[in-house]
Amino acid sequence: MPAQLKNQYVANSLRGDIRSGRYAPGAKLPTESELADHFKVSAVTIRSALAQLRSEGLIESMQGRGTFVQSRKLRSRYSRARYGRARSDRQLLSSDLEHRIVEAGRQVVPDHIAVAMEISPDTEVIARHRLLSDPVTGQIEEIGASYLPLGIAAGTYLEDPVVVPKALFLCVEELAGKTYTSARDVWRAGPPTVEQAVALGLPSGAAVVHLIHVARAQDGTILEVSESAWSATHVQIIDEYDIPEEAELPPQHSDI
Amino acid sequence: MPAQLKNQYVANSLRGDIRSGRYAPGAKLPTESELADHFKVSAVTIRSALAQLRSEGLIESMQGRGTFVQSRKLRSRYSRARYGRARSDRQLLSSDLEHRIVEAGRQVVPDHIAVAMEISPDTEVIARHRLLSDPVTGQIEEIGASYLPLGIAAGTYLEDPVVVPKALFLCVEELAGKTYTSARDVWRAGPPTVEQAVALGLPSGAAVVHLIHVARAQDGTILEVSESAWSATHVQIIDEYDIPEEAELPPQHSDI
DNA sequence: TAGTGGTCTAGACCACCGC
DNA sequence: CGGTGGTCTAGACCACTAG
Repeated sequence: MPAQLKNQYVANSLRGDIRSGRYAPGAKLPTESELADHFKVSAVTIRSALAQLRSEGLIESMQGRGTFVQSRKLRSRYSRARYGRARSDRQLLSSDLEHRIVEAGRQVVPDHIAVAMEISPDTEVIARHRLLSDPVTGQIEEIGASYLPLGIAAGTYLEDPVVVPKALFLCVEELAGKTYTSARDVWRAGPPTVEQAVALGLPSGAAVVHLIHVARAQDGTILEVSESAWSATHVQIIDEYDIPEEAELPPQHSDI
Repeated sequence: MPAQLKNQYVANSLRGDIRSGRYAPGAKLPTESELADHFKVSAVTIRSALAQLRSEGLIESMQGRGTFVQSRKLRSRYSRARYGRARSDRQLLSSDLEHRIVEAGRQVVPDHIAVAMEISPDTEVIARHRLLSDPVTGQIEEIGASYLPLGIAAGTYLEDPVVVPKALFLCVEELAGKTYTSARDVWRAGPPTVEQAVALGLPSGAAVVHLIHVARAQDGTILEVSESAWSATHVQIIDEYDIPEEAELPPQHSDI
């Protein structure tokens, strides 16, 4: 037991065994008491090490069954891809995830969405709450909602909790008579809400990546604000873009 | 003590007190034993609750001194802003952070960078390791490095551990005789490396947001790969963009 | 029913801080 | 030096799973 904290030593050791394939994805780790015997530390120390690996997304524990190496795969989330080929009006969302609207209709706008929509916190809006799940495993991969101004969506089919036949923004463009021209995405990592933790099946201590997406028309009108969350350890965000030849971007913060 | 786990109850209670301003930023929380007395739970349970709040970035503990409400502010990182007004060749990086090159020169490319640079893992490259810190507090806010192909940077002033007089990409463009035309950013949240944890002053259990940035010239040549990390609880990524009128984006993954 | 992880306790010792 | 957080222990009890 070198000059290192015991729980870190245990965590590092197990992490190495997992990364090296000594424990393959889906494999069952030794029980906590076996690990305690093997590393010659107390059960609490083992639990602390396992908690760390859990929060790193490397393992998953099931009460009464055991602790297993995570086999959930990493998902890529392409920033801006939602506005890609969908313009061609063809079919639905070109996602490999199964889309479900769990709730839709009028509701008072949540505070943090009110800020993004630039409206007062007690305004009503049309909200469409969605879940996206892996069609094979059934695992919920994304939870979120879209919020639309009453002026655009009230009294329309967007109040129905049904998946729309094409990309949502195309529906909104039709109903609003305006075109989506710019957007602002704000990404954050942080602790999940209770709802998110339950839906995504996150172990305690796990984090989510959270996106607030604001879409505007040419005249600056906000057409839609949407909010999404993913398990932080299972998502990566990919952003591909062209670099302008002359200064065109807003003079904001800039690193490097 | 309602129907709730004790450590969650304590964490929720303290979180509420912090958010409500009952404990202001910078304020000292009661000692662990005081909290244990107050909540009538054991010290271990208090520690578990505090560990959670620490990983959420709400508090900070200093051995021998106490536990304090975090006062570090949230930083916004604008995706793509680095290529903004810098085009005007004017001065340095328009950042409000202090830039420091801690090391520069030839080195064997790290494995994960080799993948991004599309070169074999034992190739040598020019690496420039940087730290960005808050000029007021001295707090290191970002740690990272830029990796450049030998063909571009070997034997040039980019091997010197000195901050360059203008944006790095302008230097590279001059030396390479090519223009940055496209980039791909991949963002991930995850556990920090030891080096990152030390530099950013992260408490154990904290996470980082990690960026791999790949920049290419018109002909597809990779001009630069850079890597950066921030404390996950203190950074948000902002991406502002125009939405194309017709399908232009690559037909990739798309949600919603 | 036996085995597993989940929670919690009481108490010990150490390392660091500030007086 | 006393007070603080950091680490660790041994052991108890509960909740869930599987056979």
